[in-house]
Amino acid sequence: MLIKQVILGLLSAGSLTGYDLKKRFSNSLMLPWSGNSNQIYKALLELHEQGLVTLEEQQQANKPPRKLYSLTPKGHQALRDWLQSTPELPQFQSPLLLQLLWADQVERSASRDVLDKYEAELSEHVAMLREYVRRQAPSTSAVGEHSIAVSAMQHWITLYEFHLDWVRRLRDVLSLPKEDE
Amino acid sequence: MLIKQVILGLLSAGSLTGYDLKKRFSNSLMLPWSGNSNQIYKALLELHEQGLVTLEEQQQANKPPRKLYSLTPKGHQALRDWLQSTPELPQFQSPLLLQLLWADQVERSASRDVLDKYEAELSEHVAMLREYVRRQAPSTSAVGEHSIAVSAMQHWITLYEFHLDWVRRLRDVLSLPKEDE
DNA sequence: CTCAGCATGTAATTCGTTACATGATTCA
DNA sequence: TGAATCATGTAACGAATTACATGCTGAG
Repeated sequence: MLIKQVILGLLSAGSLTGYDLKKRFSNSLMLPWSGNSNQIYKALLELHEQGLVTLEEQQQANKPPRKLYSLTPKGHQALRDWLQSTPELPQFQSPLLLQLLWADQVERSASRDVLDKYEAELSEHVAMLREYVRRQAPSTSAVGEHSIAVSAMQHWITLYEFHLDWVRRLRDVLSLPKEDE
Repeated sequence: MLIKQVILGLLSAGSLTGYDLKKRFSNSLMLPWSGNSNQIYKALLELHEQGLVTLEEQQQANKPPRKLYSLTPKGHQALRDWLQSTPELPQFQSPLLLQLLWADQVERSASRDVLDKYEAELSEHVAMLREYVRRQAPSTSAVGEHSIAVSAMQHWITLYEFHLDWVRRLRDVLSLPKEDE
């Protein structure tokens, strides 16, 4: 469960509540979790049992008590251990690529239509990503801003841009009057 | 459940048993499923209930009966419907990129070591992928060999190669005597 | 007065994995 | 004799999602 490690990472920059974490997850485009409370509160419970985080319960009149979580030294060490472990290989999942494996089952024009719509959605998404890093680049608030981290984010976006380029090229090819086959 | 659609795709080239499908999934590097029987036999049951596939039970002495599944016209139509639907956006999941977001928590040398090992594993994987398409390119057996499908597979590999390039560059940068910071 | 936000959680469901169960055959 | 392949499945578990439940506050 990588989400626990990521929570440790987020807490390394300062104490947060479950609710804060939830927002971080749903706002961040890099973190591949939806920010659903089930997982987060469960993970926090387990991290607490393992002694990797402490919680400070802040009673406030007529409100549910805020539970502010902080890293323990043990938690900080667990984070560093993770950061020094060899990560799994990346997974590039693309429903589009799957679909194209059987593209010969439909008309070329149908495939072109699919690519048209896909390209539109994708380019919007990429624009969002670019905007996201642009806004975040100067500030240090959300996630680390070490030069390696910046490079990682840039690379991640570039992967999307690269994919978009390929979609555009393929779409253009399909729009030409066909000479082959 | 995209796996059902993919099963329809695989069956479109010819009838297969659950066991055949299982092998296709575990052998194929493009299909993001492990090929576990649980999912496959369950999916086949459901496809049968939906009338998208038929099964021909072949009794054989002292063996479990082979169940050969084939597409119905309805199943073929369901496949074409899927192929013409707009796919979800791709997901690039990389544990490495996540780790690098907090790279400032550890020594640069530690990050370099991580990248060293990662690069080794990744380059081996990429070599495997290249070999995989090379072996598969001339034959038509496994998955469609339409020019679009070929381009899709090529692109998929190129994504990995692109990622590998980036890892190498970053690793080299980290191996230099540091002047900044 | 309603809706968004704060803040905690639970429940139901889906999707996916590994491991297990059974039993024959073939090849080293 | 023992491992791999054929061929069907079940069980246990883990990871992730959406929807639900509760209740207060502040802004429009």
